[in-house]
Amino acid sequence: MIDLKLLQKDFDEVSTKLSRKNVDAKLLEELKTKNQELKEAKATYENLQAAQNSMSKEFGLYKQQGKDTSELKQKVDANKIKIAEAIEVQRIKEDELEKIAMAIPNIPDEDVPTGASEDDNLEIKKVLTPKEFAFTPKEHWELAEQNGWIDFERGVKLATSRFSVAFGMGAKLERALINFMLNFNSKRGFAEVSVPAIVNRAALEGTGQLPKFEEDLYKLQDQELFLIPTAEVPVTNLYQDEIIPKEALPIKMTAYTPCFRKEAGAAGRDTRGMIRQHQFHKVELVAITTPDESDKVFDEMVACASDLLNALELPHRLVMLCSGDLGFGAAKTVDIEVWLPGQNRYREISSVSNTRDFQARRAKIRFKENDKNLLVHTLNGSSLAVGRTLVAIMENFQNEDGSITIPKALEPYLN
RNA sequence: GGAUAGGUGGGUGAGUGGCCGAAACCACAUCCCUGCUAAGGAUGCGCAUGGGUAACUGUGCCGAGGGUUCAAAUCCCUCCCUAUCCA
Repeated sequence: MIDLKLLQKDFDEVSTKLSRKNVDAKLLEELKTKNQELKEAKATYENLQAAQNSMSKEFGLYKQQGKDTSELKQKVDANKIKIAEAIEVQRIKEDELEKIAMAIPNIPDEDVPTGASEDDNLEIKKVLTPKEFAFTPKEHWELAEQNGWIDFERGVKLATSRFSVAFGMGAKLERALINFMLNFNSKRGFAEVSVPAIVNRAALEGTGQLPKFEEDLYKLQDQELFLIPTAEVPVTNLYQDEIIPKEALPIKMTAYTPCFRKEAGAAGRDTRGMIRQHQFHKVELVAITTPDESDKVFDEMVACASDLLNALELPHRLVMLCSGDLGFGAAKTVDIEVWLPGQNRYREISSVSNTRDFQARRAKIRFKENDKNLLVHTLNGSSLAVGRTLVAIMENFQNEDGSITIPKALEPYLN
């Protein structure tokens, strides 16, 4: 959630910044008005309640002293009616405010380039040079089927479209990649955690998936529980509603989880292959830091994911997302795109975001400094999406006969 | 699924209608004393939010939501969660 005090104080500034993310200024204006109205409604209620409280105290005294309370009772009863009205007004204002506020995205950082879509994203650098093939490289689905690694039909049989099954070396490689990534991240100071793949509404509100993106989530029937779309949700919310001692920061974690996405808006995109599945494996990085340190940790996370690709000898590039392509909760995002020779283009394999205090405000994650409770910064990034890494390995390490060489880094994990 | 006991501040835990945002202890912070692998003493110490330069002060919060009452941590109802026992 954005800082409403800041909005109230520096409306024009916040409005300008958010306009880069295509937020309508009218909506912000409305938010500001509602916020002001709520404040007034609260003051009204609180004054009435204060009167009620003091009258109640008086009432007790009267009783004790055996005085007549009938006159006081009348006053108190009349006040009660006003209080009920005031509460109702306040409640309505609160609901209205929350509805708008929870749907406002995070403010982008200064250094985020302005732009409308992914076409305006800024390439930061390319890492490793794609190798030249003496033949026309195949796309991964062809290689996956030819090697018997992935079976797309049987995935559909078991569930529905966008599900697949990994067999043999395909399955082994998935497992090897998960272990390899977790170990790599551990060595970089990210402590391993294993978390539930089902979370409640509060967790999803904390990290910003709800209330706005419910249609993208798998929800359990008859329960207010959801399958996680990313480990970012359970791992970040580990510290929900906590005040963390400053010495404990930064907290850096890594977790492997399956991820589940309905891909509601993605009809027709990447229908072939395993780029966009409803269920996929991902190793995630999450960090909770003081505001001072979040930029530093952000760079560490980007470097971690990039180095992981280096270790796997996969050419990739770093891209800074422009304002229009930035996710809901992110103030800044660097995507890492891996080279796919079969598709002859770079595709996203990791996305590292700094949400600043946006999630912290929603999830109430704070730290104590000089006796003051301040909001932490939260960051998250994939390192990496396992399925897409497998895709990248297949396409980059393919031989002319369709066989696939295993990257050296994974050999210890396959014996 | 059934039964029972519970859910209180960072932790343990007291508190059955007003003097309770809440004893005591632990932890923590500052200070004092002492002088060396640690003890003693004093003071402070929940969260959120509004007002105020500040001192201070209003409101809400004792699992969640309702209800009774002038007044609820305390009584009533519903739900959630935890522990133990039974199926």
